[in-house]
Amino acid sequence: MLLKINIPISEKLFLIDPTSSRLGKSILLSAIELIDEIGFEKFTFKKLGVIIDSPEASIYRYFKSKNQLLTYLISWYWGWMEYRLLFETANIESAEYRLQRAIALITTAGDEKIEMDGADISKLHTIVISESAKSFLTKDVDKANKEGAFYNYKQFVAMVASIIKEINPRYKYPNMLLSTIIEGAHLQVFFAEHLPMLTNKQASADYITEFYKDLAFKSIKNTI
Amino acid sequence: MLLKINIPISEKLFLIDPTSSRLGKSILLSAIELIDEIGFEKFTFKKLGVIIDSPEASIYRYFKSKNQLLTYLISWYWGWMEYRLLFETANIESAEYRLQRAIALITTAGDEKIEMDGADISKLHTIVISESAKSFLTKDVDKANKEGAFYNYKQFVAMVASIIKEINPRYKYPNMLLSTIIEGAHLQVFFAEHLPMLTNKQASADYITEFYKDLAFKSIKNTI
DNA sequence: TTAAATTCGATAGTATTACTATTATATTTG
DNA sequence: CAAATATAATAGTAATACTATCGAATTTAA
Repeated sequence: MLLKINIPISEKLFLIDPTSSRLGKSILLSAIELIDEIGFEKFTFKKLGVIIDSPEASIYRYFKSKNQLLTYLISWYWGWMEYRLLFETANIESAEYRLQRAIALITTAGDEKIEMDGADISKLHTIVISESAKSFLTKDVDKANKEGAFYNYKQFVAMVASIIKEINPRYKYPNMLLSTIIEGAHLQVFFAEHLPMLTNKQASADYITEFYKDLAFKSIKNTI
Repeated sequence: MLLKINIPISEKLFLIDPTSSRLGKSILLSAIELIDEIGFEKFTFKKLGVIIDSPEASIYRYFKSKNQLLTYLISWYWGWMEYRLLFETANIESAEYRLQRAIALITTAGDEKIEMDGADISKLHTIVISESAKSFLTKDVDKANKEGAFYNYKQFVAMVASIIKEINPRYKYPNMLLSTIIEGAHLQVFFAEHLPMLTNKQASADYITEFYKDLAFKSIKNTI
């Protein structure tokens, strides 16, 4: 996960680089498992310490708070998504088709059973769906932003936005459309499971993908 | 606020009805002020107690947790929005025009300086933008849902969805479109202030309204 | 109208959480 | 191999979220 492809993470998102030691790596891997299992609210360094058989103070040497650890994991996720996007859109001429691939990637990233160095990507995806809003909807958002917490997310949005600009250079809202699609797609997955009246679940597995593809292309094609 | 128009709140969202006593009402009013000021993470019953000059245990007699209090406030907000929607769409023949009004209501609800019995609605709107995702993105969402925590929100979505069904009875995604618009519009306000690279802020004040109106009508008109 | 029942708010707690200061133990380096 | 450095463990603390209990005030019912 953290070695084979090198995903850049801001140095301000950790105290000691967790990829640089055995303990650091087991913190990351077990944190994904535990947050996925019990949710970020109930997640504590003490509980994580029991699982990896280290005292909580050792974890504090790597991350100064559980919020910083969550931010690290989400930043890693978007770095990984950027990497996936490059692969998914490589060697494809048509900007339209590249955008379709990008939206499909956003809406189905959790479906695949991918493991990188023991980290379960689909569990990380679940964490991103349920917890990522909490990482930016805080009073500390400006400070976190300065520390590069959302760099990889913004980078991903910028990359897909540039595809939209290729399709329609006059379209004024590429970033707005994308953040709407990304956050919307994540919420629909959650709603389908827990609050079905807030979505319209369909028989076909890819209805979320189809909905947001349709939304994107209709919005882009005819300029407001 | 809590008397003049009677907004129905599930009985499971409080221990003692806060509208039934002086203390209860001051809990609600001061909670809006304090959560808006310091954010929900740093909000505690102890701090609220200092402001209203009552011990925290007295607040616990009304709400069993600070989460329950937040859920109450958000539920009240959506009850109020339902009331506003009825007013905004009353006596208007055209379903298209009613939908336009509904979207404008969603995207501009925080702009007006309305006070109801001392409660600042625009501060409540800010709270809904920053904190409402936290009220449902938890492991307890199913329990909260059973207790009617999201009843008013779902009701609001259902009401606007029925307008969409009037415009195009064959449209398959009215609820999905609406939750996308509502949560999206809230996020864009937040992004414009804190993470501008995730949106496309424009000179005109109503660009968010225009964007989502355009998105809605394009999506509804041509069925997928 | 007065005793019983109930509501209400205050006091004084507890377990847990998030985090830190300090010390002990490896590991690396010159 | 000794000094410097990195790493981890111990033992804390302040604050948080919440509870059990008690006395006073209010309401209800005979």
